[in-house]
Formats: sequence, structure tokens, C-alpha cells
Amino acid sequence: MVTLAQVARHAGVSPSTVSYVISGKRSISQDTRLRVERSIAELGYHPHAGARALASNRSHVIALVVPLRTDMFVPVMMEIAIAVTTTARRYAHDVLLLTSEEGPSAIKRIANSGLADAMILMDVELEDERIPLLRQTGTAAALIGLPADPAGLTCVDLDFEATGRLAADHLADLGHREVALIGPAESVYRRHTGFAERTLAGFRQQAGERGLRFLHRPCGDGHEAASGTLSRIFEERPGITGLVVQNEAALPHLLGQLRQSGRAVPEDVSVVAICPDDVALHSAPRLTSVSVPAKEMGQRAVELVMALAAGHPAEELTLLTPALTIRESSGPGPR
Amino acid sequence: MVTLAQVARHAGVSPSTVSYVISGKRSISQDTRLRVERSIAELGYHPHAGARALASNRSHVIALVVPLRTDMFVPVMMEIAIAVTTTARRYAHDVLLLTSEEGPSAIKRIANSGLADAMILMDVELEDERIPLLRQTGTAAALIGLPADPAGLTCVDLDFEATGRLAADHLADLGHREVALIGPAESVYRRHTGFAERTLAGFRQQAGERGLRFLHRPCGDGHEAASGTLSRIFEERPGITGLVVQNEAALPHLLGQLRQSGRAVPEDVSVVAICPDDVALHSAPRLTSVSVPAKEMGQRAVELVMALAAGHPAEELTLLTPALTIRESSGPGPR
DNA sequence: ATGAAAGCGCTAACAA
DNA sequence: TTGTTAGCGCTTTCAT
Repeated sequence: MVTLAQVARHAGVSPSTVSYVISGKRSISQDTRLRVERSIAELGYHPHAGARALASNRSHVIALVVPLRTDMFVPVMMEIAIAVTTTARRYAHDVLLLTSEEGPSAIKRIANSGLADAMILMDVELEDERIPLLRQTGTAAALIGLPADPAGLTCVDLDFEATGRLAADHLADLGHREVALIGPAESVYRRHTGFAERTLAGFRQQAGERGLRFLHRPCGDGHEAASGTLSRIFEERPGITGLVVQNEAALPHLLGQLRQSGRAVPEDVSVVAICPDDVALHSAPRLTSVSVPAKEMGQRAVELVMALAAGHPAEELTLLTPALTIRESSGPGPR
Repeated sequence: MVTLAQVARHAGVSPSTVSYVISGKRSISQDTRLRVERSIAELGYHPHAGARALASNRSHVIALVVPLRTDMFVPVMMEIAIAVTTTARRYAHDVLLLTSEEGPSAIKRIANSGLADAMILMDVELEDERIPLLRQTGTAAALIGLPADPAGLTCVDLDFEATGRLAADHLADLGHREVALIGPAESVYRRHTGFAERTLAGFRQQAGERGLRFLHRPCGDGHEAASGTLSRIFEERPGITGLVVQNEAALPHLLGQLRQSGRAVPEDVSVVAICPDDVALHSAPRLTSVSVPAKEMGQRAVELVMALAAGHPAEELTLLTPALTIRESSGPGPR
């Protein structure tokens, strides 16, 4: 192991000088800076993370808590996790991966062990047990998703209410009069993860505003659930010509079933999906969709949490504006 | 922050005693152990990770390197990552998440900074640049996947050759004579990630052995790719009655297309999937499949790497035995 | 612009 | 069975 002391000797300076060259916390003459940098490269020096953390009281690590049970669409979670990791590296930080399995005690453990300077939580529930701990330990933290009471917390999420409104508006603009919202599994609603309810609320509001008659149904992830949900919807409301789908896993099954049952998309029924762009593009027909900006959510969470850890104030609520991309799955409603 | 010294004072013992109570590295009288443990709980003490790493030269962290570009089915990656994390906790270790974006230099950085005691690599290519670094730094490491030359490395993977053979055998047993293997996208083969080639090799071998006539086609992930691949296959070999699919993303599209084109599963064509169980169970019909044991791969990788980090020798090659579960998508071949 | 030196909180000899 | 103590490698005051 190469130590800072060895670098100092090699460069003919004192240890503190090397330290300051690395941290940039005081001005160094061009000359010594260069010598030190050359020594660092030559010896292949990397600061010892533990020693640094001990002396400076900052670990340069962000903890990321991912859900065990997977309400969220897994590829979205993964994209967020990767965005968090690559963004963190831009701040010279690393990411510690935690699962919600360990429960609220993980918060205490991380906060007290100095393992991480900040936390990002990905599976926030409306009434999350960990939130009081976060507040009380004063940990720099960002939540991806919204709890019931975000006061004093830093949260990032897609504006799902606006998403619901956007989808309703698009269908109304196209002249549809009867529509349905197909959401995630019922268990997701019961667990109060929030995003599904918020989409529903926005959709309901705008549907009302625009005089749309609408139905809402949760839907499981498999083929059977999808075809069951679909047939029940059309049985109950044969006049439905517009579908909004917030369930990536069910999407291919839903589309297959639609095709199977002789309903052409978009001629007979228009589909608006709430999903990542690549899912929309890999479907047939390519789906008109509101994209879930996973990458941006991860990036923003890191930026916010870095600001907090540096002692700067951070915005309380960052709601990303949804964008609807019109593709081939939505068309004019009944003439 | 509560320190070990405070705990010692509170319990009326010396710091080293507290340390030894925690590490279990020397015997402690029942009495003092209890007193110390009570103090720890009462004060809410957690050892400072950095200090511990500095003094002991062990960070209690495992680095997990995940691929950026996603050849592997994302939910499988995620399941492995989660299994690694939860298993690591059982060994009192945490997991540091790295992406392959940082490149081979990440290996050096981690090895030299003492950030992690061991590494698990998930996106191993046949000729992986990082392998020489691993060898040369002597880092305790486990690879998930097989490189071209695994000599001296610790690797964990599903036995994909056996998987290919198993699928071929199942179709042959059912009396099928003409079959096709639908694999991942061509780019995956070109990148030489290995698993696809190995399945193909096993399948080819056993198909030969059993007198099966067979075709192999890569297939993109979307609906268009799936239906194109499928129609080209049946155009070229109308007599095909058995399909092996190693492409989770294309699976729903493939099944939809089969239904669409009037081929009943399993009456007209049998389908054997290589995929996680939940994908097989969420399809219609439920798929006969060889399951990808993501969880077990993650667990094993951690166990192996922990053995290595402790200085014990570890097996060089751990190939998990594939298991085929017969469900509803495979039936008798042409009579 | 640079150096000297005192810790940061813990582990692991060495002693008893 | 327990205590004493010398570092681990780095940051950061305090000097110069």
C-alpha cells in the first residue's frame, strides 16, 4: 500500500503539502503541485478511505436504499441506481447499496458508523418508519418518491398528478369520451407507495374537467391478470376507446390481448402508457407515452444530497415535469 | 457520535475489552460481556467504520461491479445485486456499488484505497481487461460469468451448456424432430459475454446426439424483432415444432406473435424458456423453463469471496446445475 | 507557500 | 480474563 507519507518523501515535501495538493484547500505553488502530482501518478497512490474518513469525518460515500419487494418496475429502479452511482462519481463519491430488508435500524447504523455522509431512499411509503429517524439523526437525505408529509424533507419524484392530467388531456384532445386507467397491482395501492394514487388523482381531476367518463382498475403483472382486467373493463364499459396504462410489466400482455380480441390500436382503442421510453419503443405499435425519467431522478437526488451534505439548503420538493411523446398508439376518438 | 472509549467508560472496562467483546477475538467473562453489551445498546453505539478499517486493515465492504449497458436481463441483475447485499449483511459486510463505467481503473482504486476487502464482478467478458488487474493486485474476487481463461479465478455461473442440453433433451423426449433456439440480440454474441455461446454449444451438441434438426437465431428485444425472427424461422423451416427461448425481454412478444399467427402452444409448437421462474409463471401458457438461479448466484459469489478474503482457498469454478420445470408450454411432438 | 504535530476511533500486540 | 498502549494513514490547526 502506498501512503501519503511515501508520496511526500518521494516528492520531497511534507505530508500536509500532499494532503493539500489533493484537497485543494490551500494554494500551492505551481512547482510543488506538479512534483507532487507526478509522484502520486508514479507511485499509483490512492488515499486510504478509512483514514480519510476518520480524520476528516466525511466518508465520501452515499448510501442508497433500494426496495426488496419490487413495487416499482425493476428496470426503472436499476436505472435510478446506476444514475445515482455514476453521478456520485462525478462528486468523487461512492455508493453503498442497502436493501430495505435491514429495516429502519439501517438508518441508525449508517448514520452512526460514519459509513456514509448522506442517504438516498428509493422505496418511500406514505408513512415511512424511517422518516422520523432521518429527521432525528439529521442525516443528509433525499427521498425518491413522496411521503405523506414531506415537510422538512428533500424529495424528488415525477409529478404524477400532472402525468395523470396530461394523459387525460391527450385522450380528450383526440376526442375520446370514455376512457380507463389501468394501474399497478392492487397491493401497490394498499401499500400506499403514493405514485399510483397521485396519477389517479390527476387523471380523475382532468377527466372531470374535460367531461371524460372514466374507470380505474388495478392490474396484476402477468398475462392472466392483464387479459382478465381488460375483458372486465370492456364488459363493463363497451364504449371505452382510450386506455392509460401505468404498469410496465402488464403492458406487453395488455397489447397482445387487445390484438387478440380484435381491437386495433389505435383505430379501435388508443393507448397511452406511463413507462420508460425504451419500453414504449419496443412495443408494437410504438406507444404514445409519458416517460418515467429514471435517470434524471437519480441525478437530481445526488445533486440535492450533495448540497445538503455540504451544508447548503436544498429544495424541499423537486417534482419533475412529465412529458408526453405522441407515437403510434393513440389516434382520434369515435367520430 | 458515541465512541468505543465512551462505551468502555460506561461499562467500567478498558477499550480493548469492548473491542474484544465486539469482535469475539478473545474470551470474555459472561459478566463483563453482558455489561458491555448493555452499554452498547444503551448508548446506541456503532463502531466507526473508517477507524475500524484503518486499524484492522479490513473495511468489511464488498464491491459489486454491475454492467452499464444491459446485456443481461435487468431483473436478473437486480436480483443478483439484492442477493449479494442481503448475503453480505449476514457476514457483517456492506456492499459498494460500482458501475463498469469507471473502467478497469476502478479495480485499482478500490484495491488501493482499502475501500473494499473483496470484489464481485457481474459483467465479465471472455477477454476482460480487468482480469489481469485482479490477478496482479491479488484482490479477493469472484466473477459472475465465465471469462475465456478462468484459471486461478473464482467464478460462479449457471451451467449454460447443461442448460442447452437439458432443453434439447426435453424436446427430444417429447418427440420433436425440428427445433430452433432463439437467443439474445446479436450484439450479445458479438460482445462475447459467453453465456449465449455456451447455451448454444450445449444445445447443438445434444441436438446432434438426439438427431434433432435445429436452427439458431439471435433476436432483438422488441416486438418487431420478435415477430420478424419468428416469421423468418418458420419460413425457413416450416416443420419446426419446438422452440427454446433464451431472451426474457422478447418472450412476451414471441408468445403473442405465436398466438397471433395461429400457432397454439403447446399443441402446434412447444416452448422451453430459459428465464427466471416468475417470468415463466406470468406468461400464458405458463412456461416450461430452465430457471436462472439469480439469487443463488449472488449468494454463492458472496460466500466464495468471503472465504477468499479470510485467506481460505475457494473453488475455482462453481457451475450451478440447471433444473427444468415442466409447465404448460411443452407437449408431445408431431405424432 | 510550506512544515510540524496533534489527534480522529479503533485494533492488536504485549503485559499482567 | 483483562488492561495498556502503540500505531493505522490522513486532516488540520498552529507555526513559520
